[in-house]
Amino acid sequence: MADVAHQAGVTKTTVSRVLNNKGEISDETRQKVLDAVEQLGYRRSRIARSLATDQTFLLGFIVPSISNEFFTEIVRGAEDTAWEKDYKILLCNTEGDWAREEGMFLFLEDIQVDGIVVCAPRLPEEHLLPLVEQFQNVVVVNGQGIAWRELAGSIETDDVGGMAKAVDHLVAAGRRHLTYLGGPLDARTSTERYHGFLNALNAAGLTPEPAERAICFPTNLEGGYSCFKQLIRAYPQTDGVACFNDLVAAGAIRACNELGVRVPDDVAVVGCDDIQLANLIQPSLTTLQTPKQHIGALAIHMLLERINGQRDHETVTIDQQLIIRESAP
Amino acid sequence: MADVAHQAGVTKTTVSRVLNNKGEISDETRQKVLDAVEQLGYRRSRIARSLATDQTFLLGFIVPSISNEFFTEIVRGAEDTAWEKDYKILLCNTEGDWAREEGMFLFLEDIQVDGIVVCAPRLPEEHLLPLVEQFQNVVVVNGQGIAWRELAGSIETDDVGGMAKAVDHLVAAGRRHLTYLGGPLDARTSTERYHGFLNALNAAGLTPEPAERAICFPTNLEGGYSCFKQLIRAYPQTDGVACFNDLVAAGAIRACNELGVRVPDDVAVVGCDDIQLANLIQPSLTTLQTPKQHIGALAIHMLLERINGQRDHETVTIDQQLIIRESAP
DNA sequence: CTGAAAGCGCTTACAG
DNA sequence: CTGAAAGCGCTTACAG
Repeated sequence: MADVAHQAGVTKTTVSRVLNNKGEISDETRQKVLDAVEQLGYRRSRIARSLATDQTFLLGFIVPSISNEFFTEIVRGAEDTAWEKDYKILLCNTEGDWAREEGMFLFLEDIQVDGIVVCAPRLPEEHLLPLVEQFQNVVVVNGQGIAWRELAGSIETDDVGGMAKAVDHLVAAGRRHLTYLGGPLDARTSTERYHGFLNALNAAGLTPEPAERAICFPTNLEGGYSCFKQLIRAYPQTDGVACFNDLVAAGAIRACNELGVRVPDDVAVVGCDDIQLANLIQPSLTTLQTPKQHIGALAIHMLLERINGQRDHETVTIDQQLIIRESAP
Repeated sequence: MADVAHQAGVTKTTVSRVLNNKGEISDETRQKVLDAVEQLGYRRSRIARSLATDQTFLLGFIVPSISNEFFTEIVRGAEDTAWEKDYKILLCNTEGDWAREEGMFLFLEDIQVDGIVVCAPRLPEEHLLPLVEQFQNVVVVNGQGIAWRELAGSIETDDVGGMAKAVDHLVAAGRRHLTYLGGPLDARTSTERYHGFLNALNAAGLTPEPAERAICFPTNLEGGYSCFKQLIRAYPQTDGVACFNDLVAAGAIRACNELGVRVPDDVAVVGCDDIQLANLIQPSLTTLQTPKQHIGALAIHMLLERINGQRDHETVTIDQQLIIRESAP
């Protein structure tokens, strides 16, 4: 930078000013500086800049799994818009672990990121609150509870509304013995989808079958498979199943295939999220599509707004759309 | 830091020394400093440190796709070992685009990362070379060509050997009319796997069927599907197919299912990589397993060695293992 | 074993 | 419109 200043016959102050487009600069001087920069192939040190301005242009992005297409798609959306604005994303994978989730916040503070978006945190609200308090700029996607809402931006899928669409579709197709296949209630989406299911059933004047809820491991297909295998044996009258996500649904379909239960003739299956797999398995999966990339992009937009001072603590709700395929026509 | 020094009754110099475990420090002083750090909840600024030491403890990790499980698994392995060593990873997604690949290098230079690993670069060697020259510390995974090998670490899968295993397995099962279903030749793995296929066939005294190579879009299942559908119609005698990857293989299986061609009875199908999908589809996929997480971990190890001064330009070859499932017993 | 001081490469009040 | 100087929070020769 000193070299550039010397070459252009000005001071570092001036160089800094033209590079930042700050303050009044004569066109002539500006041009001299720009020429010098060009000639010397000069590039500012981000680090020195960060030290002086207390800004890193780094954003932390916390997800519970990097092997889950649902999240990687959100990340893609986020990355694209972050890069556009000259911010970079530091991707942090917690593997769904509470301790790692908290640890990430501390780490990101250490790195001095300018903001954080945390996706589907497993942390309950009383743990999330102090973390959100500590940071100025946080956006939470599908977070649990409400304690932290005063302090952070929030994006959440309308899982209740989504489930209503799924159930209504099944009921309209004449299904009467519906069940829900879900994960443990450790994430917002889990609880919401389950309650959405119950609500919709109730609205249709039906009761769930069986009355207890079928809980299965939701991050791979095996969970849905083994769980539904048991369930369909115990309750063979079941003719429709709404699932926590597409993996669980794919597992249910596999169980049906294996037991000679026909999908959709005997049992109609609806998934959630619309990951690639939904269209790859046979029969292809009717599912609720979540606009994943859009969520990522929106999260970054909201975060940047906060970073730039407009700290309104809004909550945005995202609708899901029912995509009808073979498993539940 | 000044506060800590004051609290402990020493200078910043001393504080810095105990924090870095550098130089001789009396136990007594060390303890005072540590206590002060504890009491004040002090944490060093990474940025200031970076400015002074010219080290950021950031590593760039470039992949052609973040939606491809093959790469996300490699990233997981890399992240785990990087974090262990107190390095963080900046994940960069190029979407397989040459320009973005080059752009990432420049960006990472801007961020001043301490090192870069680039996975399956699409850039041909003459473009990769100057980039590798510019950086001290680069590890290339499955890179094309050899021009840059003098300057960077290299990890590559033994695709020729892998394909030999696949072909031998098919031949041993009595298959005689084999074909290869692959992607365009823009990546090292593509060319290697294809040549491995031809070699192995040759060694078995067979010729490929058809003689021309079937090229299909390899990053989703559709490519393999539509390509194999045409192929099996034109060459119905085909009784075995080795595929560039599992997605292509899954597409081929779907084509068979649709046409009433039985897998494996009529056609045996072998994939490559062993992603989750391989065990989810029906019939489950016989495939070559690549130790993805191991590759990621190894890449970081090699990179850190270079960062720490041992700059041997080694090439490590990774073996693939044939996993036998239903599609080619 | 410890300290005073310069330096890393920028930005930004404060003057003019 | 431009400059001199202090400061961001560390590290590291150089002295003692």
